[in-house]
Amino acid sequence: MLSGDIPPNQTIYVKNLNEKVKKDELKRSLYCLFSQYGRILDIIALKTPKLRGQAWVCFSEVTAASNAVRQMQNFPFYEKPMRIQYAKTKSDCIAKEEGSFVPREKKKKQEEKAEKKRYTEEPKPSSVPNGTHGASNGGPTPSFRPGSNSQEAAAPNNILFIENLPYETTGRMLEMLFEQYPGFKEVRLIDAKPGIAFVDFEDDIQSSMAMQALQGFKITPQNPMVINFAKK
DNA sequence: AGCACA
Repeated sequence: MLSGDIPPNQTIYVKNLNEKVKKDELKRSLYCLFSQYGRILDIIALKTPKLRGQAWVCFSEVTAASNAVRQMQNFPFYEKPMRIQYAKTKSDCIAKEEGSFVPREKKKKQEEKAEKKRYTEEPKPSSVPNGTHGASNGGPTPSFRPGSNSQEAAAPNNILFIENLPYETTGRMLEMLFEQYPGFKEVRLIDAKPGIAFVDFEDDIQSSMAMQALQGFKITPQNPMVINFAKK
């Protein structure tokens, strides 16, 4: 059985997270790791007994969530394989964006159960007045990956691939930028190919942090650097 | 294992 039959959701539910990691660090790392799939609207992580070891990552697009569920499934994160599913319900931040948010009243456990059966199918908010559905005609939905115009995102790993560097970039310049992030090992310039570089980190979490921090960094005004994981 | 919105 694959992970339950939960319908696609803009928010992913991540579990089996390392409970020793502090909440803010966890959120930052999750942000770094998952922002390669799309824009992240919010990340919820609580350390209460019931909720520790779990997190919700809200994307602006369902397709981003879908890619994240597939590609990051079992990704070793703080020594534990992440287990990822779609969230079961709509996140507040999503509801707020689409204007359907109603603050829940605090409920005593009893009425929680009674309330389960309340709503049947909502008759589908008629967002499109008539006719032309935007992209629902079965064709492949082009998914836009920020910061990359290459075809497939490489799986997260400890090596970053940097593009769009000005020709005059030196190894020392890149070192100064990247060495401020934990886990930095070395910069590798390719003599035969000016404009690109590889940067090695100890592990994929640390490389992710640096990628997130330096994505789009401009060494010259014309050259926002484009950072991706190196292809294996 | 555990589905919330501090």
